[in-house]
Amino acid sequence: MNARQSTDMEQRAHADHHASLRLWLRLLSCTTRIEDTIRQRLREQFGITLPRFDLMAQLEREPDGLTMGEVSRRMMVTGGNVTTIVDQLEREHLVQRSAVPGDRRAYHLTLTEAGRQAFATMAQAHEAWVLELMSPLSAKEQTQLGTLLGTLKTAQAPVAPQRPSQEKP
Amino acid sequence: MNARQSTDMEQRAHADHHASLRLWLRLLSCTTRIEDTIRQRLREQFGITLPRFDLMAQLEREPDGLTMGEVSRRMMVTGGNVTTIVDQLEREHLVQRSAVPGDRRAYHLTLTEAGRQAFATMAQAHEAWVLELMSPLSAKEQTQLGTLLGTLKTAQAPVAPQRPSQEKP
DNA sequence: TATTGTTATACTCTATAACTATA
DNA sequence: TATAGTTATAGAGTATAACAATA
Repeated sequence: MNARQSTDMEQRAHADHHASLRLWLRLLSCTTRIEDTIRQRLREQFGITLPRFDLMAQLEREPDGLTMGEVSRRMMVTGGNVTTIVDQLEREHLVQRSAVPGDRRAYHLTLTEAGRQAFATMAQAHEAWVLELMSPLSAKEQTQLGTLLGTLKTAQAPVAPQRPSQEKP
Repeated sequence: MNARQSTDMEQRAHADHHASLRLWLRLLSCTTRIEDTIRQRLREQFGITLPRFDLMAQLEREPDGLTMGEVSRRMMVTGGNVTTIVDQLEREHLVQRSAVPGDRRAYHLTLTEAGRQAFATMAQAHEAWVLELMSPLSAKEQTQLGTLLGTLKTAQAPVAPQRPSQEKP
């Protein structure tokens, strides 16, 4: 767990460093702390990892199913990794592969009934954790933060990242 | 989470619920995108990973050196992992272990001269990247963001990984 | 030939636990 | 006994590349 250790990455900022650098370290620190908490709780309480949870979240949004390639693109993970994750989830009967009528190379991935139920439970807990972890900010402050992040995001150069992330407005 | 007021409040809490979740996903998305960019550039341009860069940053702040245990605590990573990372960095002559006068069990870790130079170069590039990636926000907006993140951070319960060793401020 | 997905391999980071050598 | 650090092992996630089946 603890993918990117935040510790206090803010400590990395010396007095002589630029304000933007300090801001970035604070942004990273805050985010990592929340993410690690969620990751830890998902594992302790549900025995699931964040990528698996994310994959299930993708499927939950698309009741008709997604192909492996679609999942791969959405999660920004290479195909081989999707295979691995799906293999695990299928072994636990949370996800299933089913044939695609027009294309015998492809599969439709869907949540099983057990998967839907399990995800519903986890998603509920997940949202409660997020609410808890964001609660130091008032509703107004959260709106402000959202606006600032929107600016930061939309203006950002189109990089070629390699990590999952599921923004869905 | 004190949503036990009335129906009105509950509905509002429910709405905030999803707003907080969306906000969190946006926060995660923004941060991950920037981090991935930095990670990718560090690897492509300097052949170094983020944890190794972070470890060097820790040492750069402490010219007198740090013990393995100190680094472990600061980076919130278990001792065995620090050994692995330091082994790699030492193999590349960027970091060195030296004896601690009073305790023959411990080492002082310091940057080598080559390590200092390499880190200076990398840190400069790193900071430029951060400036670039944060630049969609004006100085004023960056200040606002810093304030909001400060509120978010200070009010948060510290995540306790595996080594609850207390750190020094 | 191109695409979909799998398999094989390797690397990094992580944790746990057993181990050594000091203290 | 306790502490500092190492070693050994395992697991997750990731990438790359070769491959099979199908288009």
